[in-house]
Amino acid sequence: MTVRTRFAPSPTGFLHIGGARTALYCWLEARRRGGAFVLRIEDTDRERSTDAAVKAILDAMAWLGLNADEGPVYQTERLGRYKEVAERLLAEGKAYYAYESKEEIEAMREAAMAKGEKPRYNGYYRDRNEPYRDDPNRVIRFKNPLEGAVVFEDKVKGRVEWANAELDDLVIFRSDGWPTYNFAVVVDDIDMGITEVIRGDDHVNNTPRQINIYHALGAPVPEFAHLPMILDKEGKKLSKRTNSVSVMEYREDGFLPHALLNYLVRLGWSHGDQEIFSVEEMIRLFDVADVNKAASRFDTEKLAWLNQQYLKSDDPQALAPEFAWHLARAGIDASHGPAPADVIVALRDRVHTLKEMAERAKIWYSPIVEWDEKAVAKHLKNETAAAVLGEARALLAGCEWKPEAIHQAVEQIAAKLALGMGKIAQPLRVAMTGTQVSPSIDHTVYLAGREEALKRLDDALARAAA
RNA sequence: GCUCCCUUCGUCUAGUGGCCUAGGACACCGCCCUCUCAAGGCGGGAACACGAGUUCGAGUCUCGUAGGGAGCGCCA
Repeated sequence: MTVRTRFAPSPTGFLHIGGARTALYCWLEARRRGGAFVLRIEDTDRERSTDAAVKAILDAMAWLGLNADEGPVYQTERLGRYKEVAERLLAEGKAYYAYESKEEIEAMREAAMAKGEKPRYNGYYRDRNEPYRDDPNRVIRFKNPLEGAVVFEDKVKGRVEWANAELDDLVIFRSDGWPTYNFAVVVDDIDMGITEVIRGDDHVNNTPRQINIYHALGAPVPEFAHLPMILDKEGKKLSKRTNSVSVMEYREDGFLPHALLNYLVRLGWSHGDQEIFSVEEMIRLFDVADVNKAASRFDTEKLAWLNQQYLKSDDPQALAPEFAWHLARAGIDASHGPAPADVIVALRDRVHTLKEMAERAKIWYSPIVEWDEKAVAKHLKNETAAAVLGEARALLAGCEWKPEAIHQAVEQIAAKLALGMGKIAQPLRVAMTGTQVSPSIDHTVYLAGREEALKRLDDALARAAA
């Protein structure tokens, strides 16, 4: 049987980092085993689901490159099917109508808690066989087995055993006419032929109930893999108040999609000592059965390191479109000035994110607006600066406009004036950027463009003399 | 409260009874390289939650304790 996995977010917000990892693992598992990855939108909560959220999730998945083989299928379009299955359960005596109000249920729960028991429904209507009545409180409840235990072999957690006595008769159809989560997932996963349910471990507790529904429906039970949570740096639950949790926020912060994927795949999973995984390698090596059981913390610094590794090793041309997106976001008009790919080459050893890179790239796309006075005093107003700048002006006016040629010119100046590189590069750097920090001097000059470089040299000469 | 789950350096992890004097990576510190900043190279400190057992031998198996997490909805 071919493997089929699914990612089933509920569209109540953007795609967050934990959801992205779940989607990645589902996707990888399907890819490696030549199966299908399907996307399902669990939008039966009519109060909280929005179209904007659906779009946000789809956009984030597209940016990450996690393309679905099928779907999205929307649960709201399958209402008829859920009703049909519920009717069947009713007809077979495996489900029943119950009429308690929400208040009565609440009271039941409190009473149970007071007795030190687990808050559960008492099964009042279970075997009562009362005639159907139209009642605003009418729900359909599933007849959970009273005895025995549910056992399943979780691919990450291992063997999990659950006494049926711990479970109550859950509502499968709400009084508003919509199915509940635990029922809809099972019906969908059966209809969609899902063989591997990979999801967050906040669902382990639901699994025994769902397995009982599979049994009641006479359907084969899929394999389960429950992934541990991702915590924040402090070991707390990720919250949008204190952390970046949305995938698209990571894009805005300048991270590359494959760097994020690489970080996520290593969070809770490993392959020996390997840290860097291309998407192809992930597909070949990842196995959800190797995922760790314990929760892990999200470490932005390691993500940043990984991001830089990709910045350094990727083809600058391939990075250029995403970088251009960041330039635009930083308010930079890149229609004039250096080619984005050239800027990437100059800056990729020096920044961790594309956002930072765009910030630093400003000096080549617009005139120097701010001069670091200390830099000017130290490197421009000294006895050799004017000579260096003058020589540079002369040589750069005529040399070939390539980093290598510029490098040669700088060396020529050093030789001619019998000065060390420090005495040459620093005044030039201040002239080009207004500061004493920039990439190597040849690239810094090169990226300014000949015309602009000469203009900045003249400005600096004027400042040196002032 | 009840049920289920988890526990190796600060963090991500390797480790499946002897190869562990516990390895790698991020972060941190030091040195080297150097036109600034980086990047890179080399080196350093840093962990098996605790307690019993099983065993010739335990990070690895069992039990207990402590700590953490999840669930107990007509949310998903």
